[in-house]
Amino acid sequence: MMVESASETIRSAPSGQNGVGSLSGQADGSSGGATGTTASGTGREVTTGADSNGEMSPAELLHFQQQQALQVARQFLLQQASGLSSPGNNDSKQSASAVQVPVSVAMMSPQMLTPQQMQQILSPPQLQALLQQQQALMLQQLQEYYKKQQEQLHLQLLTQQQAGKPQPKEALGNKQLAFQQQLLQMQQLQQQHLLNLQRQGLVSLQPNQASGPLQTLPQAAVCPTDLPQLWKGEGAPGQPAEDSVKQEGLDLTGTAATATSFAAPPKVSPPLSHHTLPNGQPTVLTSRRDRVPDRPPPCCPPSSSHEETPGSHPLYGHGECKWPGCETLCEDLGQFIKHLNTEHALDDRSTAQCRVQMQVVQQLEIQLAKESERLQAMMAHLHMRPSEPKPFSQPLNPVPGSSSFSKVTVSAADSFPDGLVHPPTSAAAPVTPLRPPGLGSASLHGGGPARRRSSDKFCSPISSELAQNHEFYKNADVRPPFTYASLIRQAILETPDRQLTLNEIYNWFTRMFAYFRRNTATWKNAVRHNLSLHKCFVRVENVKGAVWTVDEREYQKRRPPKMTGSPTLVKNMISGLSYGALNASYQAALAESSFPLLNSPGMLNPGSASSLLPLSHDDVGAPVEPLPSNGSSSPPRLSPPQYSHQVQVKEEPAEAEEDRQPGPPLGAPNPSASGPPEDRDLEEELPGEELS
DNA sequence: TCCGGGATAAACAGTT
DNA sequence: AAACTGTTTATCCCGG
Repeated sequence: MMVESASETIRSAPSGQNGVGSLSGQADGSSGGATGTTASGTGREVTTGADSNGEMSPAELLHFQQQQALQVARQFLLQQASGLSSPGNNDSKQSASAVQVPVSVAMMSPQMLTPQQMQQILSPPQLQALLQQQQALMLQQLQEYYKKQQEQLHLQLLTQQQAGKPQPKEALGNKQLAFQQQLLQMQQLQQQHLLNLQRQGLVSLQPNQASGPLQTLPQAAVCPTDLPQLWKGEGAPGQPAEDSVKQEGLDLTGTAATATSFAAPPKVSPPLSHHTLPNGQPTVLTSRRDRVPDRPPPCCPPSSSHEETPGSHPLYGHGECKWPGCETLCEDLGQFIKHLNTEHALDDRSTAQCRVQMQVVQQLEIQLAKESERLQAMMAHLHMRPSEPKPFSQPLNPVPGSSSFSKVTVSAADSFPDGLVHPPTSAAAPVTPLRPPGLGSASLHGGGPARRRSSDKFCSPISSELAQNHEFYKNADVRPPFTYASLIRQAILETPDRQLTLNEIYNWFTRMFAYFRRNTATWKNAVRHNLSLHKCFVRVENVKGAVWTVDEREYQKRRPPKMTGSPTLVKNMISGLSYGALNASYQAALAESSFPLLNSPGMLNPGSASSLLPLSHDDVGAPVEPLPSNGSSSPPRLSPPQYSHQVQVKEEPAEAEEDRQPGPPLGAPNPSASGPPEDRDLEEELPGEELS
């Protein structure tokens, strides 16, 4: 009956429109999700007016002002965040609405507070609330700004019209044309800004949410990977306005005398940021649609490889011309050269584009320098004081490497991985529109099998993650980033007597995860399959049936520890993992290296300690207390009597679990539900291990 | 490329 | 007989 009530719940929560049904449908396609790794939305503040031409075209000025507005908004958000923070209250459990920002955040300078950091620092509920605020604020700011600009323009136009009433019609027409062009410019800027925000994960791509001037933009048609098209004169049919804007821009460059200075700059700076990977690696304008979606290449600059191959041309690749804005197909190099000489000869337009490209490179270099600097600072910090987990562990964001699995999650993300900014698909649960950092896109999409599981690989603390994001998983139709095995184990360990019937396991799944309230056939089969498959799950016969228990030893044996401390950590860092992964790696590394901080409850604040601790021995692939080598004592299937720290088989197993489960009722599960059992876990289980 | 782990699907047998 | 439970096999995908 739990199932029924659960499904009721899901009905009430209008979960993803498309999420449903994709389940059995091997919705695997969602392989990607690196998106979660929203590019390091930083540096942009500084790079703003850096166009060092000395002179500033109107559009540049506009852009600069925009940047300023953005920065103001950012700072404002930061103030909001710090204002919301309640120092001293580090409870790992917060209601989804109460946003709490660690003190460390408040102490960061605005420039330092990147979205990634926010994601990394905040728990999903926090992020959710904060990002909603951010989104609203950003939009508000931008709208106000654009409104103002438009008003100014209108005013300007009016005064011009009034002043020059006797003006010949033609002149007026020209003015109007100029005005329209300016409007177009503004719209383009708006759009690009939206993209920026979107890319930063601050704004989700929900057309409905844009209001005012923003609504006029076909924003939904654009994704960051399409940005190179901003260069182009031709656009996809689905982007009419953008299309017109672009063509306008190109025409301008071709015709109007002031065109180059007028049209080019705004086209440059914004895309800039879009071509910068989270780790500061520029992908330059050669990045193509098909490459970006999944995850950012770990290290190698994507475009340089074929550019340097002998016999080819830096501007020629994938059979097409890579001149900015030109994707003319050329069968061979010769044809390309021909094309290059004819289409991109030395003329005003080409030189203008070249100048633009120079600026692009300049900006990218600046950005790269900044990111490198930051990376070094981070590494220096981590190396010098590796035992200072505060900035990472304080909010205890599980973040099982969103990006690394996703893809970003994600997610993730992750990221938020993959379209982090996906239009609300299955995560539509209004309560929790954002996915927890650990979720890759793979896990986001309903059917998306959690091919990218985080829990095990990156040793994410399932118990702490669950404790923290309990509400999230309960309400959001999001696939939890854990393996079935770890979930089953968690379910079993959460019960007082560490045993569950199959049906109780089912119920736990449906109770804890909205995702499992549908597609029962699929995951139930998987649960059974996992129970049977993994030796760590022991079936214990009972008078009235059978219950399942966990053989911790076997569970730990499942995956030999891979994380070997800082080298791996550093490697991960270098390879451009997101903060999430870094966080997980960092925690794991700390745990592995037996840092007392993470292993002694006293060293952590109560909130995070209770939830983090279990992990270290629990879900961290590297058992903090390596299970002794007496593996012989755990045969594949232990009969109840010989099972060491065995559970007493309960007398009345298969009853409705609500009866005996001290845990939370379905409606309002006690957040700490997973906490106490884990403590018990440590207290009871470990001695047992030592004894055996 | 291979291999291992995980997810999914499905077939099958035993039990309720 | 149907549903549930448990086991097993096959296949696919992904990451190392």
